[in-house]
Amino acid sequence: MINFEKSLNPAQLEAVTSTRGPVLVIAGAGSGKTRTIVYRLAYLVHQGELPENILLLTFTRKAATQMLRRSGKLLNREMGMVSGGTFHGFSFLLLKKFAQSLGFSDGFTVMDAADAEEVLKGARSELDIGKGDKSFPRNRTVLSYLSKARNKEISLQVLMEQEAMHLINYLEDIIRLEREYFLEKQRLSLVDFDDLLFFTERLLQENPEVLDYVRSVYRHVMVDEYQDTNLVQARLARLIASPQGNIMVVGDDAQSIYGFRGADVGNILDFPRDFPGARIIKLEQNYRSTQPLLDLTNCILSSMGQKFEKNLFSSRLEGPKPELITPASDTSQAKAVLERIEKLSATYPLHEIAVLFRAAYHAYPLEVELNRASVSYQKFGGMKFSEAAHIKDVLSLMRMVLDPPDLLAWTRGLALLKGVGPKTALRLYRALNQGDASNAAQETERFKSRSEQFSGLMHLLEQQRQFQEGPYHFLKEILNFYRPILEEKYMEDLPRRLGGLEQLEQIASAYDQLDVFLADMVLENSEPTGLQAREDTLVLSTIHSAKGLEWSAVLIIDLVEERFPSRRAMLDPGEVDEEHRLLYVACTRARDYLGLFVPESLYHRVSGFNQPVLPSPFIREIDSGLYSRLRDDQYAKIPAGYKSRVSVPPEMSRGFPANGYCRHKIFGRGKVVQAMPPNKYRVNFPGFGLKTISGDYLIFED
DNA sequence: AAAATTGACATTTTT
DNA sequence: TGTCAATTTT
Repeated sequence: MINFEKSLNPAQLEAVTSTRGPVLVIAGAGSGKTRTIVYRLAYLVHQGELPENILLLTFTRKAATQMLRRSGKLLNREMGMVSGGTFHGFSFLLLKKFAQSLGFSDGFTVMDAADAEEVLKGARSELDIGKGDKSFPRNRTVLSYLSKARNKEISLQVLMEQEAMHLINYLEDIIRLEREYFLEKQRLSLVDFDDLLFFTERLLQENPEVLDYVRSVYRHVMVDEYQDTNLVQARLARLIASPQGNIMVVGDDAQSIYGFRGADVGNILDFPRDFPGARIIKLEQNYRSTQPLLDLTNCILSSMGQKFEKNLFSSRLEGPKPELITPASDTSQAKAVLERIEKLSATYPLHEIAVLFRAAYHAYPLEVELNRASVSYQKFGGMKFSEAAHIKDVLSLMRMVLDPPDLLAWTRGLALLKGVGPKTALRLYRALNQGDASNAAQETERFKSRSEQFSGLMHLLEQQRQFQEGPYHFLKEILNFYRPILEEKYMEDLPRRLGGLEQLEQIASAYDQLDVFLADMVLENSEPTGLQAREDTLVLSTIHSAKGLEWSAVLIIDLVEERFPSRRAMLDPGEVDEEHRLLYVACTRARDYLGLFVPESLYHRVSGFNQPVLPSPFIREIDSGLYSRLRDDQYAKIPAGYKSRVSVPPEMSRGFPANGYCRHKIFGRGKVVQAMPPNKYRVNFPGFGLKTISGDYLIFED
């Protein structure tokens, strides 16, 4: 028997035991949110509720499985029966079950971003829009506007006035495109991510019997990360739970970081209004971070306007202050990070250390350095595993056996064959899946005799249809077929891609139903890591992907202007606020150690040189008493008395005059003794004497 | 019609 | 840097 009173603090206990009616839990970072949800699940089960009658909507699959695992441990038995997942995943299952009610008599296929682009491309050539016009926005850009307008539930016109004034002339065209995209989806029984949510809402609104069914099954609803839901998701929650229903939502308005895809902090602020009589519970005690770290995150918090007052306090008083480290360039930053990690790894296992960044590509220089030092790491965020071209190829080949016939999969799969392009692929698809049987047989035979590859593939598919092997074995067969194609198509980085396919095999081996495997690959962000992160593996992650996770040591890199906040966000004060919250989320991931890295210059591809950058405004406004500047010997060698200092990081020496003597030697810091207009300087480098250097190679320090 | 080549361009974040 | 779209070659 679990002792709830002993295991929880009073606020947590109240959240756990308030099982009747609506409850809003405002959970500050590190306040035991997951623990509360897990104990509440256990509590409900103890009260006699059946796990399958509890619906747990979380933001990511990762979070869901983590919770189920923890509650399984707590209850000493399987909690696998708890229903749950992402809003999208839940919607998919519901739609699949009631597809006929929505007019999909033969089922439907869920598109990922690449599929949607393909459909839009078709619509565009159909309507002959933007042809040869170089300033017409890209397909993916157009799609992002369509999606954003839908998620924010504003018209395209309003959205474009807000975010893309320079493209407003194309408004008419884009509206026509949207219409055609919509029709094409309908014709092909395709459903995009946004459709999943809106169709589900329609399903529940228009079919009282379905709504009754859903409400009778899910007697308790819990929603995690409520601050990141958008309008339609909030309405779905309301529909499923009903206004007087047993619903608990958990969130933190200070951690809302998904505004860009329509998340609305208003949902959490309006919860008391949407669910009259809702009980509001605040979790303010922080169990994660030491007080010095909390002082810094509270400082970040205090400079943001927050709606629900929070006062986080820690029970962990001891610990070092956060560190601020300022390497000369992004490459030196990578080295400095590596150094820190090596020191930290004496205290913590590698998987308890994480490096976080604003955008996935910010980690490139670090990845180079880690590979060089052969430190193993896992990277989260950025391009999704299942969106890599070779993975999509293989998945398309597998999708070719499914019903209803998946046009996008067929055209992609067939176009892999020699001598087959878009046109032929389409013709074959029509012959095989739409024409009458004799015509299909004829066409197939004709093509088989011409293309050995084609007959090989057809044989594979036929076999699969007959014997219905599991995903793993089918994948093996498909890979035998695909490997030669891969070798020709992607000669350059074959090893990496082969590695990816191996990971795919691993994922597939965990499934026994082909259609479930394929749907999951599109819908759930199935990571190649499997269920558990490997031991002794460093974590690299975008801050967005780090949401809800925690590590003993967290290092945040590239805290400079233009990158954090990102340049695009600077246009809109609302977006700057969101970036601010993003930094808050990043810093609150740390338990013991927090390292803030502010490089003084970044490599600039266009010019080929490093360009000086300023620290992020978010860093500048932190009270400097709250962190310690790392006194790193490598950067503290400047003799006293040097006033006008410059530094030349080693990686800049590349551009130095090739006459030998300073190519690899002059770097570090020196004093400018004479300026030689327009752009040369006489610099005295300790130990090397006077050199004349072009201003392009220098970073001025004061 | 497919395959290869060139040229332009933009670079957040996720389901 | 790599990706996408338009253009030329096969």
